[in-house]
Amino acid sequence: MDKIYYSIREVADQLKVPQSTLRFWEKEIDLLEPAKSKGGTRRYVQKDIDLLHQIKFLIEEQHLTLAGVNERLTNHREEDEKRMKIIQKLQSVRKELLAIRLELNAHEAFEKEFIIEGDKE
Amino acid sequence: MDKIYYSIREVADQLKVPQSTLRFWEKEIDLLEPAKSKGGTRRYVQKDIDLLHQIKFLIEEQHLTLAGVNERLTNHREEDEKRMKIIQKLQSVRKELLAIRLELNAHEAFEKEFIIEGDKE
DNA sequence: AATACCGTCACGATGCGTTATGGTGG
DNA sequence: GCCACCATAACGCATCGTGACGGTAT
Repeated sequence: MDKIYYSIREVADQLKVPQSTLRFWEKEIDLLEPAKSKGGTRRYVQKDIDLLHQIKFLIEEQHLTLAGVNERLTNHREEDEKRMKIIQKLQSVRKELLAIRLELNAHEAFEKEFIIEGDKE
Repeated sequence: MDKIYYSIREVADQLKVPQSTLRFWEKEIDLLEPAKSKGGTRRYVQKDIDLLHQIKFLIEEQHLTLAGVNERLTNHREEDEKRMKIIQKLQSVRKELLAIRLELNAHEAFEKEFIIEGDKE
């Protein structure tokens, strides 16, 4: 069930593509390089299979060319970093907000010392 | 300079693609349909030209197939709406923040009435 | 010994324009 | 009457796979 290595046949069946296509993609897509046995037989691990699913998705659903897949896979790190920066920025804003709220509460406490219940509820 | 209508020659020159390519894209990409004169001559407006720039970008930079361009253009509205929502959310947060700052200023003014210059500068 | 896999190469289907042609518009 | 444009169709080239082959691994 959760083996470590999968043969090209197993992977091809799972992805529903011919073995020849797997070999072809391997030539075209830089990041795709499954381990091989000493004799040259491919030994796919789960990570390879995940990558293949992603490749198939980019080709079929996103309509990217192979060049596009290649670029996307290698440049995706860049996009991820941008996204991370935005999130970090928002988090730092949130942190500041919390600090401000604290301060606000302090102010209110301060006022309470001086105001003798002026307003209605 | 800022004419209303542009001929296919002008547009082709601006985009640096042959006229035949413009005609071809027009067949393939649903959203691309420039107005035509009574006699059938294309009359591009700026909006068409903008769209063509976008199409060129998607093909050349993003490595999308024409099918991908088509889908992207028609489905982009969805992505745009998501982005809009995020922006609106952030704007509303900003608005609240401004309100809070106002309140904070009010508090400070209040405190000044009661504190007699305690701290150094 | 019998499969399953290997790399390579030839083939073929699409996709993506481009060119050619004969005709119409401005 | 001249040039730019038109639609259509044939063509060409590159991309993207596929299948077949003889040879090697398991």
